[in-house]
Amino acid sequence: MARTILHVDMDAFYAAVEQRDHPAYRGRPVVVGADPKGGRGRGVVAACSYEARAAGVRSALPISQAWRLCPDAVFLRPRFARYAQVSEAVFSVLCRYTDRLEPLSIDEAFLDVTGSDRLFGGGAAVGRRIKESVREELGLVASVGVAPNKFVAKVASDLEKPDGFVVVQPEEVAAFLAPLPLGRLWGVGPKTADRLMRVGLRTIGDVARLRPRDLSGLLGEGAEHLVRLARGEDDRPVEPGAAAKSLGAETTFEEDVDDPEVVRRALLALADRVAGRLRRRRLRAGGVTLKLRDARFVTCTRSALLPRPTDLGDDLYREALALLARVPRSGGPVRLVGVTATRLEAQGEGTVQLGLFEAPGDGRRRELFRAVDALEARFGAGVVTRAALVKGRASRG
DNA sequence: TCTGGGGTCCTAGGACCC
DNA sequence: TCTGGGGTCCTAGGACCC
Repeated sequence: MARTILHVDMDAFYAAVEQRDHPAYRGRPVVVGADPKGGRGRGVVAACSYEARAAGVRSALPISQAWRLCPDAVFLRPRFARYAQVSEAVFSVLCRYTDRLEPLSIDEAFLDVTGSDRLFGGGAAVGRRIKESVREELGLVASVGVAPNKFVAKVASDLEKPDGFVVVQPEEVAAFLAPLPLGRLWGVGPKTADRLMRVGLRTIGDVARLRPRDLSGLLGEGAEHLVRLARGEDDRPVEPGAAAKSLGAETTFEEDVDDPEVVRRALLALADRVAGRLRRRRLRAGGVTLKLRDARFVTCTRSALLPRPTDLGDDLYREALALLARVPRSGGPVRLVGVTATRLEAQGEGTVQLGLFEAPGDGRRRELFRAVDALEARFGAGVVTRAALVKGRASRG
């Protein structure tokens, strides 16, 4: 039976939330991202309003370039906690129409509304209602695509942004996709698009005409999947998000760092942040990955398994330090460090004989961290800091 | 000219086991 | 001295997405 899938995608989400929360920003170019620091800031644009896009600003553009392109813009640091709140409000609108809802990111979701004809008047009617509710109740604009499957719905929602509303009937799918550029295919980024262009392919229709084996030399196992997408065939179900597989934090220094002590301190802070998020989500990590990027922008990762799963910053930090010793240091100063917890397991899972695997002192350390978590929940992140992270601390910390 | 931070998935090569 | 074919797990890097 034919399905009806909606893809709902908020327009310029972070910037739109800022404009809604601050009437003075409405109608003005708004750029959410790194601090531009008068054009010398490090980092990129996370999101920008359509007024800023008119000046050539795009997400992922270096913030210094955004500054040059649009010096009159309102430059804002992201308020992720706020966006998460508004996101919840958006999702509570979406789940009025179906429980077959799959969040794709903070501001995007798939809905399977197959069989909604009697209750809501069909997929297009649901899409229109969602756009209305989001605008009237939340003061925000969503683009919606309606199609027989996920891929086509996603392409459709993107096609007429902002305030887009595109419905693709099953019999229209092939003609809808054929003229679109290769980059619209899910999973085809700049590199893959280049390779496909080099063998003379330009549009999704060009790929749809091929046999998978014509592409397997170029793309390996992915060829079959890609050709099917190009033909508008996508039977992946809409399902609630899978459990997280990794959870990490990373930071780019304002200036590249030579001092190993500064790198170690950053690692400790990152390990604590990751561990706090693990505890909040009742997860433990079975492995750790350390990431280092040098001044030349060359990135190196090293990973290891932990002796036993943990949600404690000390444990993540200790392993990260051991990994740091394995990083070849030829690239000079450090630009970025990151710590990622991997092999996540839900607490209680695989820990039946917990006591046997706990190290002496783990219980008391966990109590301490729980107390810190509670203080942070009440007074805000950073209210409690390790002595080792306090600037100008005594040298023996 | 400069390139964030959060993720997922795939690939290739090596270790290891049968 | 020469030497198989799977299969699985692990690591590091890279492409891609938002």
